[in-house]
Amino acid sequence: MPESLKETPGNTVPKRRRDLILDAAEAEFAVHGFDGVTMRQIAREAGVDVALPNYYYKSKRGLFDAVFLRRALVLNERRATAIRSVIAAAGDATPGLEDIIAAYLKPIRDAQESHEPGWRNYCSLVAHINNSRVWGEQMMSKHFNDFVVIFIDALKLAMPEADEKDIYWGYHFFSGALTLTMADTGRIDLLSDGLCHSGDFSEAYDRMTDFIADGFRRICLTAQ
Amino acid sequence: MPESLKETPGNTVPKRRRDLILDAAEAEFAVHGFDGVTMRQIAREAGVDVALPNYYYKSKRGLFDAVFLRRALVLNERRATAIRSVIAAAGDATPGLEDIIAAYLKPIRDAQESHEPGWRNYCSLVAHINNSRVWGEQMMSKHFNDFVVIFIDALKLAMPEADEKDIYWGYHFFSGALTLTMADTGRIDLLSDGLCHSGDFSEAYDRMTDFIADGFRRICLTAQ
DNA sequence: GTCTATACCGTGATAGAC
DNA sequence: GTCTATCACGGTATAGAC
Repeated sequence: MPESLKETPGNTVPKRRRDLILDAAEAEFAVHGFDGVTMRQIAREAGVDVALPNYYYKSKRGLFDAVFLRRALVLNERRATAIRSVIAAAGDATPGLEDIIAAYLKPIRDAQESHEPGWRNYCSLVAHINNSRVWGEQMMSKHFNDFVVIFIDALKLAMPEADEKDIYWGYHFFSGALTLTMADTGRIDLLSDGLCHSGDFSEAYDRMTDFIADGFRRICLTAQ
Repeated sequence: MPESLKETPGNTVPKRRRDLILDAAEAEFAVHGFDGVTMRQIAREAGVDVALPNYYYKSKRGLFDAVFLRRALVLNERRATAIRSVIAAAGDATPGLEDIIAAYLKPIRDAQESHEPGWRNYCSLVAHINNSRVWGEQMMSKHFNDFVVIFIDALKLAMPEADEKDIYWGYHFFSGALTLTMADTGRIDLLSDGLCHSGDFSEAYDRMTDFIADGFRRICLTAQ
């Protein structure tokens, strides 16, 4: 835990302004996207002067990148570790498809379940970016592809007979399903009239793992 | 009759400015979202004066709603018809899961395959909206839910033993996978190094139907 | 009914005082 | 490191000319 977050007995150490700005920007970008937010809003939300965001992050775009990168690095590392450990545990055997998918999902699930608003906001932000023509390429491909390659390779291990093309398409569907879950829009709540809750992550992720695994099996392991 | 509506000798009717604005707005909103677009850009793109979009559509928001509604009504009607005809064809038998999913997808697939830029842009726009906390509720729930209820009921017919909750979660994953396909971001092209193309809709939708059907079966028809 | 000129305000960013 | 003042630009929307 960084020094700035530690509680000292009696009184709390105030967060550095730099981080306050980053947190405020994350929350605003998550809801409204890059263009829907102004530097003035961010400054107001962070309780700092209008000029400070520019001072610390050079530009609005610089701030956006900083928000995105902060947690992308953490997420990629956690997911890569989780997947490698599943493969290591399988040894010479074929790793289980559900295990690999669950490993991919676990760090995101933990992040959302932590109820730390920063992580929830971040997940929404990624959902925005992943569905955007302009940002998808610049941000997702640039910062997530290295990790995704690890995941694709793991899928190939789990389904050695599969055609590569089918694996990529399966990943595409998986990515879409996950992205909407990360967006946490509350739409399933309205649609199901309260029966399901988009904030109920254990319900979502348990089902997603099974749903996606059998989806993959269908298109990768069945003769068409 | 205004001059702009008269047939010219060469048989082409020039589009009315009103529609030019709507088309230009659709294209811009699809790429950049509501906040990423300015009325000036739209006017420039449409080749009209900056003030005309406001004259015809009251406000930026009015224009956005008009763009969204124009094709939502068409899409909902086509999809409802397609699903009802699958159910009618099944008669007293249980309708096939793949058939219902394919009926849901067919009108969207046709729209994207038509290569009419208006429809492709519209699909991207819906992808934006569906993954947004602010717009999802206002637009998706308001204008698509009536149709989605028809689809959910069809799923219940196809899987009479299923738990309702599982059906809603399955729909959520389906919706996410479809949304990313509609977004048409080109990410799968980069990821697969050219092996797959996000614009190759027959590849996408054929696989999606099977993938989603077996996903539903897994979470709805298997004892957990 | 159609369109243009323009009003008026908020934007991102910076220079320079403290 | 922080804040004030200010810039040039572009934002939406409207009043009034055609």
